[in-house]
Amino acid sequence: MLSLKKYLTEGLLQFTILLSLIGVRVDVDTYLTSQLPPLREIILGPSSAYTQTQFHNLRNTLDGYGIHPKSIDLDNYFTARRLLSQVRALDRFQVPTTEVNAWLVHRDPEGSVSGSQPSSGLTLESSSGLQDVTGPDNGVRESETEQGFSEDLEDLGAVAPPVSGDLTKEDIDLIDILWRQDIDLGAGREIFDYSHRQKEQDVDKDLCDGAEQDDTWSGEGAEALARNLLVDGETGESFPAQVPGGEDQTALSLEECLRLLEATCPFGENAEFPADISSITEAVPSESEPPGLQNHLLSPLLTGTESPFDLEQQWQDLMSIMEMQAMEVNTSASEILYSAPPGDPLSTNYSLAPNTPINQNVSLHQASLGGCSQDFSLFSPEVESLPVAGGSTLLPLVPSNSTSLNSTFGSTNLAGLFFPAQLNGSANDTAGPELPDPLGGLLDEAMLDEISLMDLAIEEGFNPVQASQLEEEFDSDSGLSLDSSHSPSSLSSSEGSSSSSSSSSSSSSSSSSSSSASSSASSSFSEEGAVGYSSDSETLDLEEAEGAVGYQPEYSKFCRMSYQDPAQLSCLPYLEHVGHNHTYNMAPSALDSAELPAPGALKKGSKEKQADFLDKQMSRDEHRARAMKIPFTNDKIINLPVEEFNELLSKYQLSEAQLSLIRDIRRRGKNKMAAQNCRKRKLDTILNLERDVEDLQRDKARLLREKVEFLRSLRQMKQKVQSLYQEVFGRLRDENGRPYSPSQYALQYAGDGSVLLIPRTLADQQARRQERKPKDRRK
DNA sequence: AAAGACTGTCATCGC
DNA sequence: AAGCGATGACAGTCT
Repeated sequence: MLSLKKYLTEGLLQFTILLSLIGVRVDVDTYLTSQLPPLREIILGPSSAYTQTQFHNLRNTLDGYGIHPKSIDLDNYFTARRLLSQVRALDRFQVPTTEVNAWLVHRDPEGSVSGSQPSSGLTLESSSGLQDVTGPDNGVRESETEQGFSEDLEDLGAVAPPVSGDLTKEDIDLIDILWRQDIDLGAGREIFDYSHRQKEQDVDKDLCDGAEQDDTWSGEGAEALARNLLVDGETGESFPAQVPGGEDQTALSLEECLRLLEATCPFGENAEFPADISSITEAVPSESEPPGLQNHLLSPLLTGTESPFDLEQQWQDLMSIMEMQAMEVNTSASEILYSAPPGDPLSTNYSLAPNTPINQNVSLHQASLGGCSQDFSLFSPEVESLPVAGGSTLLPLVPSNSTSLNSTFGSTNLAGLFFPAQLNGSANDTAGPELPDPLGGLLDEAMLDEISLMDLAIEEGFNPVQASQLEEEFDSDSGLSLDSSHSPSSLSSSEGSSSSSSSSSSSSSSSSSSSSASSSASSSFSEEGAVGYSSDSETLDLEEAEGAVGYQPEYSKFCRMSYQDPAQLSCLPYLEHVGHNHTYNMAPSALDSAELPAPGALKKGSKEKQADFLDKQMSRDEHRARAMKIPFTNDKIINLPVEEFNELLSKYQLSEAQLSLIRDIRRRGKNKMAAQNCRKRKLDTILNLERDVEDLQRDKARLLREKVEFLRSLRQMKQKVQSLYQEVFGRLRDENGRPYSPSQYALQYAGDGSVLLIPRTLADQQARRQERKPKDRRK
């Protein structure tokens, strides 16, 4: 790969340089972009890495500042202007040509092809180099360019390492990441093309002399510009990989992202728009570090991979957040669309980027918007009129920083662009009022929605948010189902279905199913009870000593809670059988572990205390059973099937009193479970009824809201019809050219859509007939 | 100490 | 008819 890359780049570059120097435009990018994507990556990636700054300078073309602050060469500016016209003639996609030329120029020193550039070589100053080559005037100002360039290099203290040709894999990966970031955000690499920046810079050219521009681009002016660029980045740009400063830049980009999020700006691309790396590198050292340290700042670009990855990660997170907010953001997006300057190169470039995947999640609107606005973005004088220093085209995208938010947005394309957004967005209500006239229809609907919600809020005490939430619930038609799904009845029904098979009682299912309105609940409860108290296998072992099923008080508490909130019970199905039976004793083993004091404390008379405790824990029936010396446990008495129970009784010779007690115990035990189930069922029924009431109330609210909406729309339609009627009627003239009297004539709408002018009397008669017809039908 | 919740029990009904 | 579940009512217990 590297060898191929080197071969291609060097050969193509040299060839292109030659061609460009003789004025032949070589659009290498077309080959790179469309035909040979891998090739393009091979070349573009490394080439970008070659000139790290250049890559960002290309990005700078986006933000409207055009030339790198360090680019003192004003001739480049003029050249750029010529190039701009050339580019315009060749359509926007010619931009990449400029880009290619740029690094060609920079390669010159190394390749010793042109020698126009200082030996500093590959440089960060792609922009200047670019201009050098592209314009026929290059030679005229070449000296200036060289000076400026050298100065820049000196200021920077170092410059991109000459070894840029031998990029490491990390470098390539880094560039690739950056590239992919741009792509993900819908911005093509063309976005960063230098020529775009130059377009905006042409404005300066028009306004300023070369000397002024010298000042502008060098010294404090350059720094100021660099700072502006930095700020520009804040408006919506993150330059993750470019960040020479590492954490500083990271923080900065994050801050930008946060601002974006706060502004609920869906334009993720904004944040992605590249800050001028050179500007960054310049601005940072200018403020905090001596020029000599710049090299350190730049080096990370070539070698550092962590921060870019981190930033990418952060960006992905942010973008995911923004995706989540996309719906809500649509509104603000539309606002931004309108506020954005027509010539925004950003949007233009988005659409321009060929084969550039659009990040649909972030905003399709943006991409489409860009496509629409691109037309003027390139040619609109507004773009060029933007001040270079303060009027970054990037800024307008961010409401907070925008200095040209009020720029007129006269694109009719926008309507078409905006429509989809309007239609697709579900939360566009607030965007409606912003719509221009062509969107009046939708606007009306949006306004109606909003108004209706407001009305609902007023009429029914709902706030719009609640109303919208309700609406969502209704729209999903999931209100009831959700309730049912969450309701304990449904949950218990599933339990019941599973447990019903294990039920020993064949009659229970039939009786329970018909017992109450919530059959599922009833069946479930009965089954739960059966399950809970029929766990013979579990409890028999424990019963051997004392008999009855043990229930821990703690569990009893749980179960009490379960009554109050069956959902909790469902969370603890294994506790289900541990009912709130404080009358039943715990099994001895359970007592030892759970309830009894520490073993050491039991040494003194522990047996007595334990016995007392067990006695207290025993139920009355257990006490009776113990008193009557019943030879088996109460649990068996209660839960054994009749046949087994009788078989058990037959095994022992029991007195009549004992048999009676055993039967009472069994009856009471079963009744207890039945009572528990009954109460559960009752509670579920109440809860279901409560939910049903809530659902009905929501339905009522929704219907009322819809009614309001319908009435409102009906009223508007009537008004429209009335106005049309008056307009049509007012234009009618009789043979003499006189208008018809409204008192004598009227317009009648025929069934076939035609409109007839008939005498008022006839119209009244027909109206009466139509009124009677419905009455007759009713009869 | 009182009120309410929880639970067990009884009586009754229906299957 | 016996057994069983469901349920209202009551009372005891707990919080």
